[in-house]
Amino acid sequence: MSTGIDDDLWSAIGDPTRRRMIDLLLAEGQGTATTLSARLPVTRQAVTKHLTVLDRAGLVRSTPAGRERRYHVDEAQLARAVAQLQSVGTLWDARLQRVKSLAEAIRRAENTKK
Amino acid sequence: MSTGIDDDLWSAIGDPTRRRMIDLLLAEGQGTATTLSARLPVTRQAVTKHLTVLDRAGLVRSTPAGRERRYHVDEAQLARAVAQLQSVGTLWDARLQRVKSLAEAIRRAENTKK
DNA sequence: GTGATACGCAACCAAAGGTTGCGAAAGGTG
DNA sequence: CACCTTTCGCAACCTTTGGTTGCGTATCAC
Repeated sequence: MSTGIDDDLWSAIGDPTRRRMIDLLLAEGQGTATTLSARLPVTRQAVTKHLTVLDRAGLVRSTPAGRERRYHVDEAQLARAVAQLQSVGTLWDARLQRVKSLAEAIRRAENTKK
Repeated sequence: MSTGIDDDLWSAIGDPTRRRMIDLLLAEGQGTATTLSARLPVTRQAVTKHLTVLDRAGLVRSTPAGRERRYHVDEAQLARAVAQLQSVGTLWDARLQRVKSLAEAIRRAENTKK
């Protein structure tokens, strides 16, 4: 049973810088490579590359506006990504539960044996 | 406002191969580099490197058993990682909600203006 | 027009994921 | 014991990815 996870979406949000970029875009509604890089510990060019990755993953979209290019989060796609995050969490949680109750069952079995 | 996310834990579970390894270890309770690599599209050596990363992140622990070294998931630490996953999901979800209701408010305001 | 601002493109660098190759320790079996 | 197999650990090497600097170009503001 695979996790059913879309690796492209995951790797897009797997990078810490990209996660912070999404945070910033969500908090401020929009942003450009320059404005984002001002609040991040990386250069504008690095931010641009990340924006390209996020764009390919469909998580952001951009519109040229004069001499600058504005980016904003694609809400539907981010919602999808969030859903996948939650689903992995839930899956692992369930497995952890199973492991725990299994251990419990074994412990009880051994107690009755004695 | 930062996400409060532990980047070490994230990058540990950010890699698709490592996620599948955790899945396998959870499903089968334990495993070695060799048994894991048999079910993954990578070599034993690659798996070993990933196990080292997971070990440093505290997500797995290992015990030498004869000529092999068995690994198992550290449940507490994985539970912590899952909690962080969920928390990011929840945060983004909340922000998406806010964006949506904000847009709604603006739309309503413009309607009344007309 | 001139200067500042925002961008795109290219070269280059370091770290991470992955591979092959090899030597050594632990187990089975004659 | 001797031999063969299994499992591991270490080292060299390759490719991708996140990051940098440098430079040319388009746009805005005066």
